[in-house]
Amino acid sequence: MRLTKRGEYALRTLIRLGIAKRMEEGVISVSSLALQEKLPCKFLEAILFELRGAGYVESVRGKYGGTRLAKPMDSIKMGDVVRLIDGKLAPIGCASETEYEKCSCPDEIHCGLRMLMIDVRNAIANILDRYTLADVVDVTLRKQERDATANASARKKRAEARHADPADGFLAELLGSKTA
Amino acid sequence: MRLTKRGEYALRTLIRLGIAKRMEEGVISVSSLALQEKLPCKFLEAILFELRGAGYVESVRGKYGGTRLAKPMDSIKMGDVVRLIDGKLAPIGCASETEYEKCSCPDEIHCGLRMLMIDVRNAIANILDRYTLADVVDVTLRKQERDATANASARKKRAEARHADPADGFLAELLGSKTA
DNA sequence: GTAATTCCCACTTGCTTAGTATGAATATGC
DNA sequence: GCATATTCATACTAAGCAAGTGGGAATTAC
Repeated sequence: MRLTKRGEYALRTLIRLGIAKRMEEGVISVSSLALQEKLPCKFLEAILFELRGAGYVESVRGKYGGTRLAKPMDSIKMGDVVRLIDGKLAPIGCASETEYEKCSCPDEIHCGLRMLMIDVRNAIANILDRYTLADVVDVTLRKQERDATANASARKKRAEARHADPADGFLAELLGSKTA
Repeated sequence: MRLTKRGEYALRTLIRLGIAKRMEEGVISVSSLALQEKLPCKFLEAILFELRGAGYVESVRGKYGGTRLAKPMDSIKMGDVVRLIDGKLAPIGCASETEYEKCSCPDEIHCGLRMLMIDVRNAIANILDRYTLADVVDVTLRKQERDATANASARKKRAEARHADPADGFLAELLGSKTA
């Protein structure tokens, strides 16, 4: 049920580029990005190449060149990036909307597992296709700001609460509105 | 974001065994199971071995031997079976409740990707840890029965509706109650 | 021209998936 | 007791994929 490193790095880098855009920075070189996000440089290069092919980022060649986002953050759905890099969201082929494939099961129409997995895929898509890069960038920035102004003990407490689980999700809570 | 064949086959086989139990059949041999579910026999054998080790099934050796469920269906959470065969539910380690592992990201506390992925993992767990094998078996049986009695056109219509998406999920709709 | 940078493809290394093969142990029916 | 059906247990394999490395050509700034 996992996201590959490739996918993880792609998303982290897009978020980083999104923050840069908010800060009105210009292009960033692969080596800087790799350093900031602690990623292997050449591997990141390959990932950026792919993101560029799909039109998510654009780059400036030559000295002082680098990469920046190529489209508005709120038009980049997290789900689509995952689909590009790691393939379908559904756990199994017969539950996928975008990349359906038949399975070996004798009676797909009445397959309970398939129904369960369709529910899972919808739950995943409901999050990843609802939130855009802009949302994730906002949440990151907002949380940083919050913790910077909060007093030390409150910050510590929140940092330790790895198990917090707001009914509607972390992002919904931190973003406030977007409850679809 | 995917379930391995191993995991898929394990779940399908458990469902099959669950249906057998409802029908008050006895043990079923690996070869019958493989035939019915159209799975490679020796591979299934290995999977059953693992399920047996975890106490989900038990087996009778020798001629006319076979496998059956070893515990009440409503005590088998789908999520736990997936965790056994395929590992954690969370897409990335730093978002896992049961198998947390640190990631390379420079500031985990404020990582927007991590928050997003925690939401995803909770959405997945909210389904897989809510429904038990008993639920999935029920849904399968109920849907079969429904379609058997419904008239042909209605059945056809439902069968073609691959994109149906009840707000609360397929299973919740078919089971009626269990809306947590 | 030189240094910094992206572009692009080839390659490697180890791990994982999806099996297969083989044989021992166990039970049944004749 | 012997043939047969079955599980138990281990070892093996072939292919693919994940994660990353390397090297060089093209481009641009100074």
